[in-house]
Amino acid sequence: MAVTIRDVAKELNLSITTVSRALDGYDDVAQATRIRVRRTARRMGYIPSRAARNLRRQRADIIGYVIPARGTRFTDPFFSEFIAGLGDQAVSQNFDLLVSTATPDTAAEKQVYTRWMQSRLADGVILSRVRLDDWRAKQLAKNHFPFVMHGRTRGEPACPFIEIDSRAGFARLVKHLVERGHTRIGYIGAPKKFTLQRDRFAGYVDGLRAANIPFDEALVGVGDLTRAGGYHAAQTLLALPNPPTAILGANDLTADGVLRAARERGIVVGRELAVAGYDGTEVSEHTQPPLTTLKQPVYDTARNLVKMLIALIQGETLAEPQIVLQPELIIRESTGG
Amino acid sequence: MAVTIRDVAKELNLSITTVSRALDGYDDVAQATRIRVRRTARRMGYIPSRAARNLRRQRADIIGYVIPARGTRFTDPFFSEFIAGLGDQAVSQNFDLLVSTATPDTAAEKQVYTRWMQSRLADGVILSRVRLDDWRAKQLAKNHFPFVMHGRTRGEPACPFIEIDSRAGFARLVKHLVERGHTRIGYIGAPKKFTLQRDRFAGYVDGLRAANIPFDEALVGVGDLTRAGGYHAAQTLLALPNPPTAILGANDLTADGVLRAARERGIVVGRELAVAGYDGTEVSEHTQPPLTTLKQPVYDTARNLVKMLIALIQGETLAEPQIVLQPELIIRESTGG
DNA sequence: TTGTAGGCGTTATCAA
DNA sequence: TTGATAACGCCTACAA
Repeated sequence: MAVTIRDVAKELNLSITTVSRALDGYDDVAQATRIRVRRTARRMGYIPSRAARNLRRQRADIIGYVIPARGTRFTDPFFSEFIAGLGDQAVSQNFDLLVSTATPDTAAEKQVYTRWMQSRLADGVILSRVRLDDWRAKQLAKNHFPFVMHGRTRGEPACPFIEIDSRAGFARLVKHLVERGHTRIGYIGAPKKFTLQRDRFAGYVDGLRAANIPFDEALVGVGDLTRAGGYHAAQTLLALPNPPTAILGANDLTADGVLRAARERGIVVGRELAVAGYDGTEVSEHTQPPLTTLKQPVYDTARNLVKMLIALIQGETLAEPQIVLQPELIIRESTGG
Repeated sequence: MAVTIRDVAKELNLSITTVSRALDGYDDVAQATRIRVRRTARRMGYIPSRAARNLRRQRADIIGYVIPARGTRFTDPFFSEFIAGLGDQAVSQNFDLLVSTATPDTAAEKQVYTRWMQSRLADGVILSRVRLDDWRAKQLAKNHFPFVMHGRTRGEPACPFIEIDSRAGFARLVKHLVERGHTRIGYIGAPKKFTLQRDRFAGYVDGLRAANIPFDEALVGVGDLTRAGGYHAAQTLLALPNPPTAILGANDLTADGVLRAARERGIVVGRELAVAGYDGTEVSEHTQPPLTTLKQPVYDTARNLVKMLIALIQGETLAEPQIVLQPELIIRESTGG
């Protein structure tokens, strides 16, 4: 059995009250006592029991994050960086991070959130890959359960989020390609239900309009934010009688799939075809050729989301509950260097 | 406030004892009562408080995993798959997964494990990237804290683990290259402290010996299991007056770094230089050219580790506490196809 | 078959 | 400045 606060109190001939208060740094404990208590506690290796503390304080000091995975892995390095940020910030505020994986909009996903929320295993959760109509936001808001989102949803306008303005980003990306002389620019997106698809597609259309390029539905493909999705959609676009000379992917993985499709057809990317992605993950650095992309500050955003969430958990009101950041355009060889 | 077992009991005019036992399926509760209780509990949305249950049972039903990260991300997709496996198995056994990131052998790493262990936030942990002399294994064993390892350590011979026999794997990889006519075969490893380095390097040497190829220290480089590490080490090897015609990386990322170094020197991998990795992560599928590699069953291993760990937590004795599996050689274009 | 009561280890209220 | 005591919500011997 681990050493409890009782043991420490007994050892010192003090009450557990005094020990507790001394350790928590209350100022109504004599300086000398505090020091004595602290030293003894450390010597005895006393660490408060989380279970007891949680029960008493009705708080777990735990936040949860469900990774949108499909099957046996989550392929997007975006999540690696995101998780690192969540974990680091949580730890720095004496919280811990609970993680699970679930395929979006499945019973399994619902179960995870429900369990965490109802049993109060977690004090709050972070949502990513937000959907336009996101049952998670509705459900959590209804139960007054603290949460923050990476990206916004349509249904719950008052919820805190950090959004990267990918609409403006994609418009800028199109502008970049137009400046390189492209007029037939394709786009491979994601399923419609995701907010990111609405925004990035809108940005693509904005960009075309700004350059007076007519929108051509044939140049729009649907992916699923994976390499495979990008690959298949690109095969179709590249097989067109009059194929695009540039293709934008909704994220870096999609764009990497485009690269592969191009390679298989013997198309030299950077010269014969321009390709660009979104996210600025390390994938974009290591493709052949390296990808032009819109970089979003994944790690810092994750940290800030946790900061916001913990503030909410502690009952504070956020000074800035809804934050919009601009992605950074990084030009690499895949669009001509 | 959430609905407690008290509320359910009051609603039914029963004691909390009966409600508790009915919900837990004890057989000394009248059939009719059980049904009544269950229905009411569900209707009222009762979910037991984790904090209370944990305190009472002295168990959290949580396992922990620390991702070996450096800086703001963990780059190896190995971990994505590993975490997915851990999470899935944990959930299927009604456990949850706590995750943190820490750079190996730092104060931060020590702190995470200590906190989880001492405060009993977690009931057990999973170790990966095991070191030859691993303070974690020592510490955990000393405190009788349940843990399982992916790979073995030198110090604690009785600890449960699942190991992939990468030594035999690398010997097979060398044999494969020898059969393709290679005699100058290089190896780019990892820091010595990792068990995997001892094994993979030994396998490399085994393979050379089996083929009667003299060991040449000049062909051995040191990486750090990242692309950058592989890249830098490969630059040195490829700049030798008599460079290797084949290079093995200690993992897929290292090998991908080699590919980049080769590309920069205008060397065609698959024809002029053979390259192979280890892990069989998706990285190996998407490099240019695709990588020959030794595939280990990451997802299934993670699941099995969790099974073992939970058995340990429940006080069971493992039928097979130390498991050794063989990796599968996957031949792709990077060694000639 | 059901109920009473004690305790898991804290924190917090109140009194001394 | 310190101490006695009451919860927090659940589980489980033991009694009825």
